[in-house]
Amino acid sequence: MYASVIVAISNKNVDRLFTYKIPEHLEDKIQPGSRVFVSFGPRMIQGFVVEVKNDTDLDPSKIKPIQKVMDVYPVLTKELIHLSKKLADYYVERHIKVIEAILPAALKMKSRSVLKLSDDASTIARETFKKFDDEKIDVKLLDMNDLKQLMPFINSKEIIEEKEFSQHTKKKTRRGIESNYLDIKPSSRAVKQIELLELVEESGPLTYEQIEEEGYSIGVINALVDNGFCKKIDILVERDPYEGRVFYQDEKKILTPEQQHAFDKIKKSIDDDTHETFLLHGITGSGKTEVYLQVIEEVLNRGENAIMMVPEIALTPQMVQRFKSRFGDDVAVIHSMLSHGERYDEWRKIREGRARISIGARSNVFAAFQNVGCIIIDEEHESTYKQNERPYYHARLVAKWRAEYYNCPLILGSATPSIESYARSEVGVYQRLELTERPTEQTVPTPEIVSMVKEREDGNTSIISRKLDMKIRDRISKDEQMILLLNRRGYANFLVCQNCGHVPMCPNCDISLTYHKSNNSLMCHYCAYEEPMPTKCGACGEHDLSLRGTGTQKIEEILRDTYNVDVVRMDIDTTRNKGAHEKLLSTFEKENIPILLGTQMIAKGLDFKNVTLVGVLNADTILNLPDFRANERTFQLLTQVSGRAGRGDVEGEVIFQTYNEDHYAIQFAKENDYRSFYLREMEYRKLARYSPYYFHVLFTISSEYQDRVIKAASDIHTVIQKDVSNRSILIGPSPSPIERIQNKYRFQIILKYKSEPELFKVLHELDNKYSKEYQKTQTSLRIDVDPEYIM
DNA sequence: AGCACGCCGACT
DNA sequence: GTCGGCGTGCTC
Repeated sequence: MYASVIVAISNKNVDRLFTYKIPEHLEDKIQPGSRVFVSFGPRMIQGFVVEVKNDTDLDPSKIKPIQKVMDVYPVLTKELIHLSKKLADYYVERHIKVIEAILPAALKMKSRSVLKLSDDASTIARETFKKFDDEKIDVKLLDMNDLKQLMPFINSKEIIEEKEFSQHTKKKTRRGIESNYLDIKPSSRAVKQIELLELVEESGPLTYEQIEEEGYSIGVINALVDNGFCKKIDILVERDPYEGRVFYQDEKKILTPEQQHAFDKIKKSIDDDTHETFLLHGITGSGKTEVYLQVIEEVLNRGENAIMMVPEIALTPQMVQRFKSRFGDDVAVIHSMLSHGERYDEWRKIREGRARISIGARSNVFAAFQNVGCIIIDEEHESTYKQNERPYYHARLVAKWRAEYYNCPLILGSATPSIESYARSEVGVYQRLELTERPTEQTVPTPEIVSMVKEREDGNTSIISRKLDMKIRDRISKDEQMILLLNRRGYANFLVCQNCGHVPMCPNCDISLTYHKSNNSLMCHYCAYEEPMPTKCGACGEHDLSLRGTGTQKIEEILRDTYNVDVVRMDIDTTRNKGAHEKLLSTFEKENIPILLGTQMIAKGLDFKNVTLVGVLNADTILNLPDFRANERTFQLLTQVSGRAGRGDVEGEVIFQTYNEDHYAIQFAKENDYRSFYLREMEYRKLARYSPYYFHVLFTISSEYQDRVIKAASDIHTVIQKDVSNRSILIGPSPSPIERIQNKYRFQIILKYKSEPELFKVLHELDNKYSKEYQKTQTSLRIDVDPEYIM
């Protein structure tokens, strides 16, 4: 028997199958999906079996045997192997890179070099070696002097270097005890010991923590062990990221007629075992989650598993809580803030069938279930579903492929669907289900637009309009809460010299520096560059520096000073630490802080009953970005954030401050009219020949040397031009909107096409060529298929 | 990715 | 003549 193996080396040259002999003693252990250990050239590496076959046409003398199998169960299912190949082809990626994205990082192998004595080492070699260690020396602990001493023996092969491999993450254990199941009992006077012994015999091994929780001291444990009734053992424990939190029982709710209709349609697809994609278009607060929950219950009843996708799990603790309280321990939670170990534990729960639902962000789309019964993507329009580093996959497409494979429904839910998904529901590729009303009595607030142009004309230069100011004061006096959104972090956007107009720029990127008050420094938001706040202009030397543009830090200060109230600020700078989101949100809710101020991360999913006012301080920040989805993102953001108001008994109010009051994205957001926005946006997309009328590929060429970038970009343009039909459109090469980031010049080419059957072959050839080119000229090519951002 | 192989310039 | 630069090719 032979195995086709993908080796764990991310390089274009080895991105293919290698054939290994399966030794007889491993035949029943090696299956497609097994993680194995093989000799490759001069070293030992990890690999993944993708196929097991009876024969090969390779020269038998070239074939080496598989050394080891790493796991009892294969880590990949047949479906995931197939999926990984398909993804590698589509996104122009190396097969191993996709496999590594599918598996938890803990399964990657970490190796270290150690030195050992060879059997025929001389006495002097042995003596030198023993100065460091008796058995083996870790190379990374040696300094140059140590190496100098050992080098002669390494050269004479008396001391040999070996690679040692260890799994990235150890299974986590806790100290605990297990009963020895003796026939005799502790003395009748030792009441506590008898009780605890009974407990341990009844429930199996217990950890010290568990025992202490039950009210027995360490003394009792030690007594049982000392008297021989129990023995100390290490107990495997799962790392529970939600440890110590209480979940309230969540009751199943009665569906509204609209929800019931949506549920019935989806149930039919489940019952018929057919794949269908549903677009669940429901206004904010229309109860999409309840539909998801009941669909999942249906799937579980059939003995199948459910994958629940959310945009950013740290932002949706309320959703996780609802799932945990409805389904309890059947839920595995996967997201980027987990440690490698925690993530590995959740992955094992899924792979070994101990979890039946997995809820998580983007990478959760790879949940290793054997029988997927439905995949749900909440807020399907969110751009976080597209990974913006390699591999550049979009979770929605991956979900579609997996749902097709399992003949199960894919449910895309959103109040503001992506233009692409809505367009597919218009032509019947997706089945659209509408939820137009809220199950509670709450009405959807109608936003008001305040023109900041007019505000300036009337002499108000503040970032807060007179109307918003009035409403803020009103809420504070009534002890109600509000959410204010400003999509710009930092203190001031940039610094300008009033004398000569000089603006301090990042030395590594073509972008102005942002002032951060907390550390009184200028920072670049594109690289880690930071410099102290200057006291005079770097160009003319005058002391006439002025801060322009307002970020969340400054607003926070203004709000505190003007209204004399507490403010909770939420942006990347305040939420960098684990658990910070939840902490800030619960402070806001429990301490009834009047104002929650934040960037776009506060627009999604929050549900606070006492919030009666939502203010968008500048609705134009995204609108002005040079990206064809800027209108769509503005509309989505405004609609989403409006939905945060009026979730309780009191009706909510929403204010949009803008310099573009006539823009259709803002107008339709105000009117809460998704469909009109969609139709208007489609006209623009058609005219400008953008998605969904065309597919896109974004090529970004970057290098430290400007001339090399220009040369490479023009070469790439020529190659693509030659290979695509004349129905496709090539834009560029042109400098990227931010031409230089981290000292690298960037040029881009955008390909728009409708149908190019040969395209992917060309893309792989280009990728191939430029991965070699990179070694020669430090010029790299990034190919982003279906880009989410064209900037 | 790493490593051997091999082909040209600067030395003992 | 030989040491060593790094371009090229190969790994089942």
